[in-house]
Amino acid sequence: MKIIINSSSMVPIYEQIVDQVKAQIVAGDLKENDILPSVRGLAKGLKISALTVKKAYDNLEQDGFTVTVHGKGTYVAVANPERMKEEQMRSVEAELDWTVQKARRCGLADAEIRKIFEIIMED
Amino acid sequence: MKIIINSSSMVPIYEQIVDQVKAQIVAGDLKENDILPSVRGLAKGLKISALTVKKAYDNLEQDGFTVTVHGKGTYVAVANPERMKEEQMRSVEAELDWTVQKARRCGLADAEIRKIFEIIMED
Amino acid sequence: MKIIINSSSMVPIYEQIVDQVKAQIVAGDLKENDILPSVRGLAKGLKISALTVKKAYDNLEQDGFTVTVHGKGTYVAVANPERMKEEQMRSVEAELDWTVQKARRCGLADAEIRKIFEIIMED
Amino acid sequence: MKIIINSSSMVPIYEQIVDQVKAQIVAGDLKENDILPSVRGLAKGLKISALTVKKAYDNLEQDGFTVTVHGKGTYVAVANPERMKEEQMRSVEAELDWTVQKARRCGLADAEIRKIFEIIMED
DNA sequence: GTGGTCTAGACCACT
DNA sequence: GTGGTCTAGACCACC
Repeated sequence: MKIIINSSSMVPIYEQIVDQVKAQIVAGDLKENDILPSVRGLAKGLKISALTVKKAYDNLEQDGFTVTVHGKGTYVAVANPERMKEEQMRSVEAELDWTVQKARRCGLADAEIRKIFEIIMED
Repeated sequence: MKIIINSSSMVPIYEQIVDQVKAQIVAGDLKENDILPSVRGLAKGLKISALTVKKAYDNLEQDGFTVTVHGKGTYVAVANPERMKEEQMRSVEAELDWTVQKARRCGLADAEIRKIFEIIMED
Repeated sequence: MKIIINSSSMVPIYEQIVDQVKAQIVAGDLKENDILPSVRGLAKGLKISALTVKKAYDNLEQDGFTVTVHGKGTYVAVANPERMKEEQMRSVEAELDWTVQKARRCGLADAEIRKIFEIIMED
Repeated sequence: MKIIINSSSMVPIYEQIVDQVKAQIVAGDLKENDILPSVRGLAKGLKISALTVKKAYDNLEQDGFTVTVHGKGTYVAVANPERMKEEQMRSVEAELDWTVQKARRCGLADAEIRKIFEIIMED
């Protein structure tokens, strides 16, 4: 499993981990019953506190993406993939909506917003 | 000047003020040399601490959007409107880019992202 | 009498007036018994509050540079010019001292400070 | 790290802290990645409000002298020392220039100014 | 433990 | 009345 941490980002580290694990599950890179790295192992690998990884894993379990078996490890949950995808889409939608509204408040015309969007999509 | 505070938002109040004032300046609702509400006046109006408003105004001045004259008040700066619009566009662009990349990491196809975007634009 | 106000400076306006009037007296541009502009007149000319000019004139009188005659106006005091010059020199000395100490705290070598000083003197 | 506060000075406490920390960084007393005292720790040590220290640290970060990591602390930035030294020199230069011009306005001859300067340098 | 934000109220300097 | 600074203490998020 590949996680990239940006410690100078405004996004908390544990959330960066949650996001990336969710993304890999939804994308199919991590499949049902795959085992995640141990809390201490991942912490060591990323050179961050084990508490931070623990918080990320707690979050994933709470959202139903993983199941933790005491004394064994954390596994990708057997879950409805559609439900997950929907959750992700709702999240993306909310963020997009926020950004578009902000752009409009700034006086950007819809045409200008569309132009920026297209430039980004084609990168 | 109209400011709306969402105190249950994760975004700090002072930043909400900064954002909205910038937006109004860029959109032309606030023009050069217009005077902003007094620190204490706005604080009272929004029922928040004067220090919070002060922090927002400090931020605006630091970014060159306003000029404050001791003992007189805070005024909209006589500044290059294009430079400001550019700053806003860069900000919108960065947020959009971040969201699109996140969507892709989640396995959303470009077509799906475009669809979500169009739905939002037509709201 | 010529006064130049820099309203964006950190130095209070009344102090700028005090400084410049003192300088003109010491330099001999304003002589004993010369009359200063009226408070209201100068305020109008500089487009500032009469209270600000009043504060400056109060300061000058307190320092012995001027004498105010009720109902007539403010005059340059008949004063010991040496005492004035000494006061100015002490003031200049104090500021120079402060700056030099700051420069040293920043790790600038004496040679570097001397170099900067010479460049300024030759402007 | 050693900070000396003069609470009866006209210079705001937070600015005194900023100045002294900058000076120590430029002088090399504080090196890259050195950690600064915690906001609350320094506040306690200097017997001032934590907010005042916070404001100083915010200023330092804004000027690129430090980097602060949420939940960890404030560190001396890995930055171009030449750029910093230049900034300090510009600041010293501006202050010197101001003082010299003031001295000249007071009618002091260049020779007299040089004399005062030399006396100070040899303290 | 760390920094990030906010409060409510005080005092001072400038206009 | 305006902004500028400071206090003492609170709550939250992050590591």
